Amino acid sequence: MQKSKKTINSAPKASSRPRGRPRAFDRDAALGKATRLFWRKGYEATSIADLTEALGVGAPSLYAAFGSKEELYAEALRYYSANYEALFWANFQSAETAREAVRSLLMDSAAVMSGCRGDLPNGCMVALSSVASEGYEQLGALVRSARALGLRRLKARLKKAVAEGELPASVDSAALARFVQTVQAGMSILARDGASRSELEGVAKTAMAGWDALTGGK
Amino acid sequence: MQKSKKTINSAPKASSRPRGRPRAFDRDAALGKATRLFWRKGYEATSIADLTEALGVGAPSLYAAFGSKEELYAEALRYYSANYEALFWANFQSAETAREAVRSLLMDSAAVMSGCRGDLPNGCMVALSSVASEGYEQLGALVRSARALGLRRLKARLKKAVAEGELPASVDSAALARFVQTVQAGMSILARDGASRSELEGVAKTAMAGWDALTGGK
DNA sequence: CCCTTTCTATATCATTCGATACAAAAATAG
DNA sequence: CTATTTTTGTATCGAATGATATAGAAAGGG
Repeated sequence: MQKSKKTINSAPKASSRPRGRPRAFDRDAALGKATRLFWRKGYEATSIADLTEALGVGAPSLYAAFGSKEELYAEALRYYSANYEALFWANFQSAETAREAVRSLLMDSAAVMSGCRGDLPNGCMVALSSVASEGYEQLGALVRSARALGLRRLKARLKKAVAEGELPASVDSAALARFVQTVQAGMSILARDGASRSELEGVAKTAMAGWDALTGGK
Repeated sequence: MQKSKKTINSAPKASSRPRGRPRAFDRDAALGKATRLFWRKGYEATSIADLTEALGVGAPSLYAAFGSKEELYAEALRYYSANYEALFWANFQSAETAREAVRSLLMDSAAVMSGCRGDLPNGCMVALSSVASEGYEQLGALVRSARALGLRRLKARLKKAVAEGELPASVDSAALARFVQTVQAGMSILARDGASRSELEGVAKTAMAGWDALTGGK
């Protein structure tokens, strides 16, 4: 019984072109470029002029598409999580043991952070973001919650390992998770200073030695 | 018998007051305030207006005393090294064994970074500084060299321990030093997110477990 | 065809940025 | 005292910042 404007069988084509002049740029590609620029330079140091130049998009188009610089950064954080975080976490998620999961996380982090997976900026965008210290409260909360998510992932995996008997019940999974988070965060800083993949992998291996000592494993 | 304003034998006091109008503020105290402000907010996010307000000094006086914002930041880094780095490294330097030195460094770092030593900003100013990523090449080089100094200290101490037989010759002192540096750097990021002293100390203890595993110590 | 809608390009806007010009103020030198 | 030197406070400067007003261009609807 539907009627009116939206016709009965009007193709519910989800992507039927909207009314006005079509956008002249690929929004998602532009968001990707903005993400990598923020990732490399940080929030404050990246100006709208930097963005319009790198994205090849005029300022009014950028504002029409993304709202404001803060909103764009927030969306860039989401883009980062959706498109790049798997580089760090994919093998963590699929690993059979907690030990292998953590080892994969740190070794993959070493590879990605040192720029061995394409031409991505060094380090982790979330770990290196310092908006929290710069008076952008909303963005700061966003970044902190992204960091907290990583910690939760680690904690959950360790607790599961304890429950399954892989790790002894004496293991403080929260403390161990914080340790792994600390090593991964620190690797971002070393990566920014130009640490090589093998140097970062050395850090990862040393950390795993600590893991073994604390968990009685290996 | 002395008389008159400036007598014949007027002490050649090294710090005899210079000619013109005396400065109305304590330069060193102002530098300290500037250091803690940069420490807390970072270079870009700290504006000249922020500085003049926090220091209680007019902009012309600030420029007359420190030259420029970049020069002030460079001097703040030196002030930080001279006045605060000992909080992290004092017990490292005086420790009798390399193990105790590293343990002290990480435990003291946990205490200082979490704000348990006065009202200092959380984390390490050098580790958190991101001027290197923000297009200030000279400041970036300065910060990188400050980080490299910490790594050199660690490496030197470990090599000495190997030479003295405290650590087996099989220990890769460079890799172990980078691991410790990574943990300390990562603790700065956790401290910025509000990690407590005991949480950071837990990280330090876990790291020391790794140390023991790698060096056959304990 | 014209109308509506949406986006693009130019040309800014007001504010903040780092940094100074200027004259009055405060000290010493003679 | 006057002359000199240096700092201080006010009042900016030019440039860069984040963000828009406006007019025209490019599409679909009827």
